[in-house]
Amino acid sequence: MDRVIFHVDLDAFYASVEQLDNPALKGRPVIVGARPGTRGVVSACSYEARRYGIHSAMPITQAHRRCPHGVYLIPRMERYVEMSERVMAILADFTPALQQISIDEAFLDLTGTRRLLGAPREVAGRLKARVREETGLALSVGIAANKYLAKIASDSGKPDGLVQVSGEQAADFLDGLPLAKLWGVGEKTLERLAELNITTVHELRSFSEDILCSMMGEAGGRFLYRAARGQDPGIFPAEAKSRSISSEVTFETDRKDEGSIRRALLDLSQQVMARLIRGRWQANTVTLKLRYWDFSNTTVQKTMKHWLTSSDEIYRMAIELLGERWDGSTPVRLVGVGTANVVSADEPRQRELFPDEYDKKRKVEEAVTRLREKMADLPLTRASLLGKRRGGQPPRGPAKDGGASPTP
DNA sequence: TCTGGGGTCCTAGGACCC
DNA sequence: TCTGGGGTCCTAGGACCC
Repeated sequence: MDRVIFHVDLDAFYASVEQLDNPALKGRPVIVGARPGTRGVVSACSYEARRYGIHSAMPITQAHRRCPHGVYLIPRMERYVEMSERVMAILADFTPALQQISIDEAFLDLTGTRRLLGAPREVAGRLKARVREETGLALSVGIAANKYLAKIASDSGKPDGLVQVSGEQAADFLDGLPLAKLWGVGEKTLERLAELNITTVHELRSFSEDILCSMMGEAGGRFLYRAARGQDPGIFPAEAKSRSISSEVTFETDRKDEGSIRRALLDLSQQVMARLIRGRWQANTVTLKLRYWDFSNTTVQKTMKHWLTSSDEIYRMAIELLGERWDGSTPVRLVGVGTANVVSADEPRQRELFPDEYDKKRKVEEAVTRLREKMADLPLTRASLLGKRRGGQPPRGPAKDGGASPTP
């Protein structure tokens, strides 16, 4: 029996939530991302804004030039997470086979539910209606026999869409789409394929798997071969487990004084450690990422024989890696600190030479993290972080949320 | 004109082991 | 004097997605 997979996707999610919370924004171009004039990009925008050619990932300065009278908002993640959870709860009412893949997207496996729930298309209609009634949000649904095709189907129907693609329709359906609409085919792949005179899904389908593999690499070739046929290339693993946790920051202007960079590294190290602790994770690799003024990137990482126990340890490693990679004068645009080889903190700690010592340090760090969170706005943080923000603002917190209010 | 922040997966080379 | 084949782990870079 064919499987019945739904892919559901909330339309212009962040922008829709903002319009919901502030009805004065309805019908207006709403751009969520960053304040105009700063370094930042569009995270999401309303359909009114798209009419000006604005889209996600566009630099905010460019968006502002295209639409100066738009409403520009800073993301309010907590609110979006809250709305996302409400929507996911509704979806879970339809089936326990629910897989959330991002804040605004999920797969539902409705295979074998026809007798119980009705025909897939009717179920999708009810699902959309319930979400709209209970949350005020619109979502698009794609229905197909696998996740890959369902995902592309939902995208093709946006906004407020409902598109079902049967197995027989798959090839025709894909042939009607630009190559770039294939999930996993980005700018570089598009260029590579164009060099080979492949510009449509139809043309792509005429190549054998062997040839595609020799041209695009083993994994890339296999992926494209299946994608062009609407077969699932297996890009959505059943359960995604966290393998890395990182934080990064782009300076408002490029930096070449070591002090600014060190302060940022300390801040980021604390953020990363706090997230490890909050998620009950442990990790043994530290990564440092640098983006220079010319947008070139470099990363260095170092793996330890023991689990990381404190933000100080992460910070010290980051400084060491900085010494390896930075000449001290090239302007730096972005710094990032991360951890890799992240596993559950409950996992046995065989590699610990001194498990008691580890437990002790970790407990101290947990306490420090809790305190920092509790007193987020107080100068509990290190003295070297103080005075980081200009204009007499407090060191943490408010600056980030100051522009979040959706009041026009 | 300027290009965020959080991730995942793949590739290719080198170290090391059997 | 010549020189295998496989496996695993680590590292750095890059493509891609939301």
